[in-house]
Amino acid sequence: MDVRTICLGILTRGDATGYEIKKTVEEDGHRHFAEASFGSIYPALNRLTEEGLVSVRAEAQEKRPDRKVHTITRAGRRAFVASLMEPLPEDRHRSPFVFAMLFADLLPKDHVSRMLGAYIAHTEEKLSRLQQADAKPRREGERFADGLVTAAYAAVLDYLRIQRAKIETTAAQAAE
Amino acid sequence: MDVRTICLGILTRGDATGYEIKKTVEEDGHRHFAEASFGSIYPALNRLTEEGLVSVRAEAQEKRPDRKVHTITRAGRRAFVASLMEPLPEDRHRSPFVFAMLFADLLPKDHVSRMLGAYIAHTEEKLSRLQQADAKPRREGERFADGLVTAAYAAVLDYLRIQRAKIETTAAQAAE
DNA sequence: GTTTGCATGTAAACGGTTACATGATTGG
DNA sequence: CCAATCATGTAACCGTTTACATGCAAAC
Repeated sequence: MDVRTICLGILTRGDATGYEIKKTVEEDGHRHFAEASFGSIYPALNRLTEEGLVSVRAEAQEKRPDRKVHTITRAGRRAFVASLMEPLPEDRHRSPFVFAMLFADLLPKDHVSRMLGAYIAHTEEKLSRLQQADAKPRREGERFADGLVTAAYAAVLDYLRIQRAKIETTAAQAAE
Repeated sequence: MDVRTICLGILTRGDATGYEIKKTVEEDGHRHFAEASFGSIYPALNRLTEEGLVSVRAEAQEKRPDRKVHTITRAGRRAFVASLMEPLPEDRHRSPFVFAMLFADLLPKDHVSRMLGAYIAHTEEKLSRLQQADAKPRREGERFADGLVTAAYAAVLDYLRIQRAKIETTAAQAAE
């Protein structure tokens, strides 16, 4: 999803500054399937404002840049819903880790082992944060999304734990 | 993974033209976690050649551009292994579908239903092609990667089938 | 005392995609 | 007859990341 649409979506849930949008995208409810950096959020918000899909009010602050609080307009809401209604781009998944595992036979065994360990730990951590998030009440859409991501991660973890030994055996035994 | 590294990796399995590399990346063994287009493969291959990580021999063909068959060099192999040994970039997953589900409450119920149906069908298709691929013998790394992707898709499908009704209920009942 | 949080923005660079150009052959 | 396969390449464009600029306050 492009940053434009991400911004609009987050603003349907309430007013926000660019800074707050960034924080929201980094939360577990979003970060597993969407991304946006400052460098793309701020220009997107300005363009959206020019186009009348968003309005801004500046809140003055001392010794700090003004907070620019953005509100989605009625036109913005319409545009957002319309963009969700037209054919969605396909999912895109990139995993350097899985790609690397394709070539386990070319890598030293202990390195493969470390990669697996790190990836498993990393996935466990994501899972446990998702499960914490599951406690507090959320909109149904968020519950659904978190649940889906949780199911996927849990399945991957299961697989990794069971198959780990087998792929490690494939690795080159010694070597540089 | 950048296209450079993808090209090198595929070439460790045998000589290939840019065209063949593209085809390989599009196969089930790769496409679920790596991508590359012609516009990035051809320049990458040329740069790799300049750098001495790859060598080329042109095979003349009538009425068609020469096949430029690329072979990875010893330096190329070393560079490839080295790139897999240094800290891997994180996985990146983008799912416009899951993002859209976050806002199911803003969309007409029948549209949400269609989106779910399409996504489920799409995932089923991926799964069945992976399971077919599972029949023919492959390198252990490929078996591992396919298995992992299969496990993830299967879990997602399960979740979708069970939760579908619940998220549909969340959708706005009527109209645009 | 250093890191983190708050808060905005720009410019350059990067990596990649899309569309185009070219064109024969084979299969449906 | 049209679509797909084979085969390479370029140029324009696009969205994004990275680094920079600025700077106080609070927490550790």
